[in-house]
Amino acid sequence: MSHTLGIRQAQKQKTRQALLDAALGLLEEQSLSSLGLREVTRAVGVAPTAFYRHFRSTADLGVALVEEALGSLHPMIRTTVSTTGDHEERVARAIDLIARHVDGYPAHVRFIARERHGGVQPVREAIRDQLARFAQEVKDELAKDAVSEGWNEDDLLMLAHLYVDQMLSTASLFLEALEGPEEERPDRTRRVTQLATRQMRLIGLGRHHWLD
Amino acid sequence: MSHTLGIRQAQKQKTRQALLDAALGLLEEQSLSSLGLREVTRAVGVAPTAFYRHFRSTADLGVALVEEALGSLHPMIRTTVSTTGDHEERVARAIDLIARHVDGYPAHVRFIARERHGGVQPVREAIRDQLARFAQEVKDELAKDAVSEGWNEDDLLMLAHLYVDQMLSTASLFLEALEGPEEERPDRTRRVTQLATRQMRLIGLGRHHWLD
DNA sequence: AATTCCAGAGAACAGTTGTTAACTGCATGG
DNA sequence: CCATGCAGTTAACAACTGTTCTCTGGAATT
Repeated sequence: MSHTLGIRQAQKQKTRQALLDAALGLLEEQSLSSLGLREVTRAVGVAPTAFYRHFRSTADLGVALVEEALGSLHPMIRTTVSTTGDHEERVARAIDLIARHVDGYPAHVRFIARERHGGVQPVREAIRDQLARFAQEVKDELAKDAVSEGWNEDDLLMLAHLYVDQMLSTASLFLEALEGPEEERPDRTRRVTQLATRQMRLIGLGRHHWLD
Repeated sequence: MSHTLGIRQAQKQKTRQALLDAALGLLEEQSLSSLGLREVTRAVGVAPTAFYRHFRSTADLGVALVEEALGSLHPMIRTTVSTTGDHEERVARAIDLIARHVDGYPAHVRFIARERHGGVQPVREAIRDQLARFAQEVKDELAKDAVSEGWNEDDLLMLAHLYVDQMLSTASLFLEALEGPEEERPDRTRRVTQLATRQMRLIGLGRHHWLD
């Protein structure tokens, strides 16, 4: 289906990606609303004006970063939530997945946590939309579960949002665990895993007794 | 105990407060890391250099804002969590308190939500410390409850953190409900109240069955 | 082979930024 | 009452910002 890109288009996408990567790097130590267009182009090694060939503004670039950070995560979410096994096992798997993702893409996770309530409206909205999609998908998977028998739609979505928030909160904690002295890093990571596991377990308990 | 301030000190504190207020206003549409010192002084109507008489940098000002936003909240938290009545009543009261606080100090709440994961390290740390104090206090109050019989310290703190996160998440939702057309505002607020109530109820259920 | 297209370069713009130094005037303490 | 302290002013600095216009070289189209 997808036509092979010409030399031209390929080169364009390459610089575009370079801009995105450079921006993500710069955003580790500042917020999007303070990210300058020249700063980004300087990091890539292109002229400032080249920026406009790809993005209208840094806000526009931010929206693209949201897509890059969360867009490809949907299938992963679906399969993780829907996997079989007892509750305790599923919790452990989900948390392990989060830990691996944070470890593999720390800058993406930091960006989302930072800009979710950040100073750039279009980016906030893009993140909100993506998280709402996650919640919908989690809801759909939860609905298939036997435990959800007799639940109404509102309550399922309520629980899904709780899970999504909890996942994000956990991801943010794993991120913090990556900072600081490397020696105690495994220790901090283990502590976060333990905390998150118990919190998920408690929410799961609430879920089981919801219809009492 | 507190000596009455001279004309001089009083005037100083007045401009200091003016700087804080102006900054808080400007921060509704941007992040701290993009807040310029000149921007703030211009809004107040003083010379840029006057800024240095009060703060070393905008990051320093940010830390002061954290204290202003969260410092006075501790007694409120304690009394709210510890009030008597059945669980459902207490949940309703807590959420009502959050709603009122967001309504009364929206800029403070926005600032905390924004800078909790923002681009300025000292500010992040200041917020983290304050939230850790909240969690400790919530834990202390939870411990007094009869339901907490047999709980160990770690689990109590784990639950306290869950409550604190949930409160912040709810506050952020109330904040979003304030935006947009004024007509549907009560409707959006009601929806948030309902969602938060059910989530708190579910967590409460998990709490009751923790020791099963 | 000739023409069009367009990603990126280059230069220039007016406006902004943080920080410095030396100052002024008034409240304060001796 | 006089000398000191210090909040806030003024002026100037080099460096930086986003945006515009013009230009260029090579890929794409005809």
